[in-house]
Amino acid sequence: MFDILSTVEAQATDRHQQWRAAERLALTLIEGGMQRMTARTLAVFLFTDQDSVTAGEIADRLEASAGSISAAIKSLATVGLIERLPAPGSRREHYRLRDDAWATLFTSQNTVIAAMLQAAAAGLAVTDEGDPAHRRLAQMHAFYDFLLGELPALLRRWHQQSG
Amino acid sequence: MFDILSTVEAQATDRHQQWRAAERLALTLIEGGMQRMTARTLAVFLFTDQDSVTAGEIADRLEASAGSISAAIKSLATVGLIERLPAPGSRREHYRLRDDAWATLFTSQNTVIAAMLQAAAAGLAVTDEGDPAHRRLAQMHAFYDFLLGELPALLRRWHQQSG
DNA sequence: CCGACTTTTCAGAAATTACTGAACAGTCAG
DNA sequence: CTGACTGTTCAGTAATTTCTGAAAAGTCGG
Repeated sequence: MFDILSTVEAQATDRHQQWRAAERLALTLIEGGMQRMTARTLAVFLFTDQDSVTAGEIADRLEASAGSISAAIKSLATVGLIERLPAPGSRREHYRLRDDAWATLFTSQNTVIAAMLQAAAAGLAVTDEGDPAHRRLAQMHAFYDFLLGELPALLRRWHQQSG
Repeated sequence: MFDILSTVEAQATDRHQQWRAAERLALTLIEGGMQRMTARTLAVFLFTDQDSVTAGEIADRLEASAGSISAAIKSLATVGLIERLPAPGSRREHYRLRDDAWATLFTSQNTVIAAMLQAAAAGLAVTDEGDPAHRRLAQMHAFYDFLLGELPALLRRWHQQSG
C-alpha cells in the first residue's frame, strides 16, 4: 500500500548508511597510513553510484577545497589506484577506480620490502661476522629476501583465482 | 707491517659507516610509516654490537630525551619487536630485538587487512546488487579475503625455511 | 583565437603530531 | 626503611604536516 513511500524512505536511509560506511572505510585507510583527504577521496570512488566522478563532484561531496582534491587525485593516480577516463564529451575530467586497484595497492608494498632488503644488505656490508649486529642484519635480510620472492607468486594466484 | 694501525683505522671507519647505515635504515622505516623516534630506536637495536641495550644507552646514542625513548621502547615492545631481558644483576632494564622480529612486524599487517575486509563487508551490506558501488566493494572484499587466507601459509613456509 | 569553465599550483593558516623537560613512580643496595 | 638511580608520565612547546583560498595554467566549444 505504502510501498512507494517506504521505498523512498529506505533509499534515504541507505544513502545515509552508505555515506557513513564510506567515512568509516576512510578512517580505516587513514589508520593504515594513508593521507586524510586521499583516503576520503578513495572512499568516494568506491561508494559512488556513478561509473565515474569528476574532481568537482568529489569536492562537493567531501566539502573540501578543489586544491586538496586535486592533490588527492594526483596521489591516487600516481600509485595506480584510479584512472583518467577517455573524455566522454564533457569538458571535465572523469576518473574511476581501476579494476585491480587493491592488488595494485598491495603491490606497492614491494617497493618498501625492496628498500628494507637493501638497507639490510648495506648493514651487512659494514659489519663483521662476529658482531651480533651482523647476525641480526642477516636475519632481517633473509626474511625480506623470502618475502620479495613469495609476493609475485601470491599475486599470480590471485589473478588466477579472480580472473 | 702497519696492520694494527690500519685495523684501528678500519674499525673507526666501520663504526661511522655502521652509524650511517643505521640512520639510513631508520629513514626507510619512517618512509614505510613508522614514527621517527621509534624507527631510530629500532635501528639502534639492530646495529648495536652488544647483546642488549638499556633505555639510557639509546638516549645517549640518539641524543634524545629519556621520555621519547621510553615511548619508543613501549611502542616496539607492544608490537612484539623487542623483549625485556631477565635482569642480569643490573638495576637497569635491558632490552633486545626478538629473533622473529621481522615476521612479527609483517604479521601485524593482518590487523590492517582484517579491518579492510570488514570495511568492505560493511559497504556490501548497505548497497544494492545493481549499484556499481556494490561491484567495487565485492572486488575489494574478494581481494582482502584472499590475502587473509594466504598469509598464514606464507608465514608457515617462512618458519619452515628459516627454522 | 577568444571566452568560459575546470584543474593545478603554491603561499600562508590551521591543525595535528612529535619531542622535550621536569615532576613522579618504581626498584634495588645497603 | 632510606637513599640513589632508572624508567615513566604528562603538560607545554616545537616542528611538521595538511588544508584552504586565490591566482595561474590548461582545455575545449564556438
